[in-house]
Amino acid sequence: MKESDNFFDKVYQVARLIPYGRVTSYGAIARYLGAARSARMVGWAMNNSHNQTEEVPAHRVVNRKGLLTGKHHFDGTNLMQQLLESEGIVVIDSQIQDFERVFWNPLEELS
DNA sequence: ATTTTGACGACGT
DNA sequence: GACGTCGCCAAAA
Repeated sequence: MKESDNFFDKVYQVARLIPYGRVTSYGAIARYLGAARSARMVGWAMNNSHNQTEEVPAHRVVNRKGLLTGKHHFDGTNLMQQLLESEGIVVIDSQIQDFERVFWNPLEELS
């Protein structure tokens, strides 16, 4: 276990705070952590999320377009989309519909 | 140690 | 709005 994972750890924390039926973007989380231009690290953190003891709803994290770019990293090809749909989010062809409507901004919600 | 890559995003053209 | 480039930083090759 490392302490330097502080950044990653924060990412996991915020990710777990995403409410049911809502989604957020990598960049939004990155900005919330003060690493506005390190959105890639958030994604990298998600890749490591399997390392975390606690479950991380990575399926609720998409890119800023609302596109399920990381769906390939899940067990199945359409598992991520199914998870979102089961939460009431409409997803068509890996694209979240009414994205701004279900978008959850930690900067606003968490202040 | 150096280069390439990557679950992104902002900006320029 | 599509496409290209840069920035950011960590891990894998």
